[in-house]
Amino acid sequence: MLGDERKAYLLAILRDTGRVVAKDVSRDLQLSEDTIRRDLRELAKDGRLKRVHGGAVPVASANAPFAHRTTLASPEKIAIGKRAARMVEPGQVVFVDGGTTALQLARHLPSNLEATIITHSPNVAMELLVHERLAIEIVGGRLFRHSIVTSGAATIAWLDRYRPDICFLGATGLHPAEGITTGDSEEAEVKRAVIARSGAAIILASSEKLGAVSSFEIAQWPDIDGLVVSAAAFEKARNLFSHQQCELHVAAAG
Amino acid sequence: MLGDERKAYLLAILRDTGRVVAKDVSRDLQLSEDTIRRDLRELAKDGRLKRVHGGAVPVASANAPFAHRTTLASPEKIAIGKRAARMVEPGQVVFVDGGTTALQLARHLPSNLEATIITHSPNVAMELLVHERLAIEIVGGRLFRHSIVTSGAATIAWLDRYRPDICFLGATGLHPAEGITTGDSEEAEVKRAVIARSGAAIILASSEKLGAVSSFEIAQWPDIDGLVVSAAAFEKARNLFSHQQCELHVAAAG
DNA sequence: AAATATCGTGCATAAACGTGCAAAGTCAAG
DNA sequence: CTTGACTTTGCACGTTTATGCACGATATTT
Repeated sequence: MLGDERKAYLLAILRDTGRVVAKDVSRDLQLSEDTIRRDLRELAKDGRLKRVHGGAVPVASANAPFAHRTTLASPEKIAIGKRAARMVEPGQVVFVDGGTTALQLARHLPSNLEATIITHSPNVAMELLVHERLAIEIVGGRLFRHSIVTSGAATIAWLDRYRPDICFLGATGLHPAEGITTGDSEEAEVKRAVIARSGAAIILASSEKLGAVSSFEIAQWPDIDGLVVSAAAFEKARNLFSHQQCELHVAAAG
Repeated sequence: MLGDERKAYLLAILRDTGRVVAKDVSRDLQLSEDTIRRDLRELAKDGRLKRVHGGAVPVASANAPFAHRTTLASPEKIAIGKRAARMVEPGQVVFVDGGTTALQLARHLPSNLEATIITHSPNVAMELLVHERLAIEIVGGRLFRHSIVTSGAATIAWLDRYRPDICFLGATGLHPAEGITTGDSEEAEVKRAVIARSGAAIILASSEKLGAVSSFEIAQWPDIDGLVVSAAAFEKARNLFSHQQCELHVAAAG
């Protein structure tokens, strides 16, 4: 292995895991710790990382991962995710759906929250790993590419093990008369099963879904306890759904 | 061979493998290292590559995504993962463990392979999404932070649904007398259960594990059908395990 | 405060390096 | 075809670089 490759390797580890442990790397690469330490020293001299006892950490620790974390989602979905995250209380057992908005919810949970999160999205599960005190349960089954969640009969059977206090679900259609709908029948069945087993059901509703109808029914309004919408969509949501029982939670303006 | 041809060849190697090792090229082309070094120096002067001790690497930027995919794991683990990926045959049902080496296996499966992959690692599942024709099954349960796999009683119960043709497992200890071991009891139980239900069991063995013993037993040698080791560790593996029934699969030199 | 792990430096060794040079090859003018 | 200028290649040699080890120093943990 060439010297520069080794340094690139060290930086990649640092980027992806947030730290470098000299001993671990020397073992993985089958090189002496001296060599790794020398590399770390040189990289530190170039300001590419910060040398610490035992290895190295990122130099400007806070901002590198932050940039990575916020690129993909729209401001509205981030705002909805943040608002929903505030609704989770310590000690609760919470089901979190897949999808970009639910992912934002996962990202914005308080970092030291003590709770149990159940999800059928490997994506969400990976995101939750940074929260040290969360218990994470993954619902197994066949993984569907399009939405990156497990679905199907096995998933529904597995869901029977859980009785969440609250669930947070995405949906592609929210209509006053037609209720809550989505575009995939398997996913609809899973969401249905989750709602049936949850103490409360909250729908994460980005603005383009309001008033829309998709092909497969998830639930009717009486089954739903809350809706999280962005500040910009609040008026529209109130007009459409004010006569339903379900509570409107408004996200702070983005 | 003309000088320009040789330079084109060097650049091609650099493009395809991300590196040029002067000694290797001189051997392959049956030329003196001096000639190769001269070429590399000239190419470096033209800014076509970056000269380093031992050979050359690409000139800084440009290849960020490629770097991301290959640098995080050590060359040895990549090599083992590649070798193991070749052992998967179309139509098979395959269990893939968590861990960095198994992740490399997932990455190096043929992109159009038609097969079913079962895994308890959300990490591996996410990685497999790029392979369009794979069916992916996630084994649910409590997610363990340290190794990023689901484990525990629920996971083992869930495993009972599957009868894989073959499973690929990591382990932290492989010892002639003590068998296959790992450092966490829950994980050991899961691996045990997987082996019991699989037609064949293959262990992905990076070199530092050979001859080591960890605290929790996964299996004894008769339960194991194959071992994948790197070329560099082949001798050691043969000396330690040659009298076991299990087959040694050697990864191409990295 | 003791024990342990990690660190940095100096040193030895082997590999890789660059330079000068000569042999072999190439090319064009004579 | 010959000659001489020029290029390419490999070798010899002294130099530089990379790496691992030893050892005392320093940091971290118990």
